[in-house]
Amino acid sequence: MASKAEVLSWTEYPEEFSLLQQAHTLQAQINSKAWVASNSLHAFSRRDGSSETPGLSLVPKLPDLSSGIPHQNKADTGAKPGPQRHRRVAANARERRRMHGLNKAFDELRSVIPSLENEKKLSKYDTLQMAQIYITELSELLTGVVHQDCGSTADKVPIRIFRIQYSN
DNA sequence: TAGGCCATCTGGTCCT
DNA sequence: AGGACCAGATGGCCTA
Repeated sequence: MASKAEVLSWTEYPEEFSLLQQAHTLQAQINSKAWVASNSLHAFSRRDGSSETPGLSLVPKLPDLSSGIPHQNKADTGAKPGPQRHRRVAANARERRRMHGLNKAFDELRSVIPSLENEKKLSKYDTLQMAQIYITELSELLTGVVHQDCGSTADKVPIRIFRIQYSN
């Protein structure tokens, strides 16, 4: 049975304590159903607040590929002749696409993790940690539902938050 | 201005 | 052989 102790012992590093605190806020949101309101794409915004649509935050800062010249990075080992250079450029494009896919997945994950309005967009690391915490909390909740379902106090369990989410 | 976070490039390795 | 995946390096942007 996933216990509170398990959640509390999850963090190995002191600096992650703030995350833990967020997690408790998160749990409070779950219990108060308040998270439903913030559970959407608009719940997070770019740090600069300039991106109105989360998806658009994925728009890459494009290097000047029109000239076939990669943006200046590292030691410029890219000074290769024709075919090799072309393959490198193609590989770069694939890698960019891959990373965009990964970032899209992160955004989708963020969108289902409850967060406070006006809160800074979660970093990738924080997103993973919060997702882990969230899943643990939901599992506990589910365990509670199952247990209490056998009793007569099932209506005290916030089943509604699941119904609300499913109906979205 | 330092530090955090991120996007991108790059070369290496693994897989199909 | 070519694509996917990965990790290191680098530079830009933002915030405290």
